[in-house]
Amino acid sequence: MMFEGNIRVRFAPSPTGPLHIGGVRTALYNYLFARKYGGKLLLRIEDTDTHRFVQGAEEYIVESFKWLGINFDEGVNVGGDKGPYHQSERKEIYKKYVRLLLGKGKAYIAFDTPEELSEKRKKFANFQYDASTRECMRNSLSLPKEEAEALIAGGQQYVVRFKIEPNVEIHVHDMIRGEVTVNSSVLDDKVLYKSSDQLPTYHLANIVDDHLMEISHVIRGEEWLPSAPLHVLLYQAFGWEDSMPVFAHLPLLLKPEGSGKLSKRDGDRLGFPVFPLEWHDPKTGESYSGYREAGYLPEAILNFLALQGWNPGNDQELLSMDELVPLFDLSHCSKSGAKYDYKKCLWFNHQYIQQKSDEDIAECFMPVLMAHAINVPLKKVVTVIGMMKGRINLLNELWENCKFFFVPPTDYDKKTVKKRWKEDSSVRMTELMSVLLGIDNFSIEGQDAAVMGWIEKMGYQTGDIMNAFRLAIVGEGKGPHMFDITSVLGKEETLRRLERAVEILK
RNA sequence: GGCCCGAUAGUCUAUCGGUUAGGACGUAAGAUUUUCAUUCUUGAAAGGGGGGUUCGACUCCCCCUCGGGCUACCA
Repeated sequence: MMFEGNIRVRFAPSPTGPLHIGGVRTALYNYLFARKYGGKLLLRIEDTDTHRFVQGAEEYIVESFKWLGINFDEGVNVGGDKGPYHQSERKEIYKKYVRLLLGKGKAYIAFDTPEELSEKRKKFANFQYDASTRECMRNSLSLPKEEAEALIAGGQQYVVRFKIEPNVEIHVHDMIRGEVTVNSSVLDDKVLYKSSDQLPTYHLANIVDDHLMEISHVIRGEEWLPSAPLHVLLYQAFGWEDSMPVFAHLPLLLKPEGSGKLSKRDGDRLGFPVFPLEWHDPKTGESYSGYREAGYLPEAILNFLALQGWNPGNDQELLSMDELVPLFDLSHCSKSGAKYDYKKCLWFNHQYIQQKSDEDIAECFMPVLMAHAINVPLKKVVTVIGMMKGRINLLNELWENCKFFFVPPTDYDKKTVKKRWKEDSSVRMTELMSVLLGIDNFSIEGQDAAVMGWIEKMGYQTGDIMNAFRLAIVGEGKGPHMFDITSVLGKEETLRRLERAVEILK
């Protein structure tokens, strides 16, 4: 694929809530695309809807990308010479372009109130504000010039609508879907600007900014496909068709079960996060879990997300960011929506945990131990991680899975007791205690030699001894090799736990 | 309802007219193991239906069906 000029792409969220995982994927594809072609990725905040603005949402978005490692070259928090990057700070720019459209006769002023409009929609099933109806509405096209001017002068609130010529075939070229054709008659005269807050709506602001910020490719979710023809018309109305960006509409992330697109409530209902970071909604007080807090690694999420809707064309699935960049290609994006495969995301996380060093994971685990009032040297934690990381999918599973290394069992799992603690177990464990007591070198090898030698000499069943031993030390029937555990515990603690088990289980 | 987009196993997907339709997750069985996991091996599992085009269609075209999106002074 060939591109002339500079590649400039953007991610342009609206600060109406936390960043959705689907948004993360869109940002990732933009990021990969920009990196591959040596282009720039910008972050623009589309805050033209003052009613839906949510405090803290923008900070959340910025922090999420920081955690994920998706860096922007330009935009909010980064700067650049095409700013400002908050649409709310670009009011005057939009006003200028609204006037331009009005002057060209490509837009008009409408006075109909929201109430009047909803009344119309209620009355006429398929009411649409367009060429066929605008003459019957209250606007600068239907009203006498003096009356319209008087209304504006009188402070009457109004909106500016895009004047769409009916029955024109509009062609949208999409890098993923090919050519999409729509007849202009199905489009309505979209509101471009409202006098109430002197702010444009998404459509106007988006086109003006993409043009002014010299965006070369618009890579966004499929939910925007229906408005793409409108956007093409807008570029034409401004006379910018020659520099119009290339579009690429990504398939949507769907609910794992049921129907519809993945929504914010699906995650916690099914047991996975839909947001990168934990989020507390300041308006409703509701909380939503986040990938970071749930123990996911950013690399795993990114690798997983890259493959939900795109593939490298071969069987490789474990791909680092550095491998992803040269491989990424919009033509390998799928066209159909993907049911969110959260179990596979868990598998990716498991893979990435294995790749991470024991030291790095131990560092992350130290605060958890601290929280449980456990103070042990890092070196010991590193050893434990080495034994345990293969057994977890999430960093958060660490504590539950290896707490027995740090705290003795408080009780013994009933099922395991029934199955593993035999008639003679307490006698055998008492014998084992004296065997253990006599070991000078309490290493894995030292214990193995002494204990296995004793088992063989006495003619015991290895399983009988070791399973009861495990129950006494761990409290249940799980965990790594016994001597791995006891070598970390040390002789003293091992004997203490055996003694207590014999005492309680008899 | 209208408009647009899509359709390979339960899920994510490969194939770009000729393959025993490949991989991964999940799942089943087996192996390893002192337990539980991990790991390894093996298995089951797919082209929605109907018409065309063609020597030959999963692949190209049409219809149906199904899935998804949009349809605000939201983005």
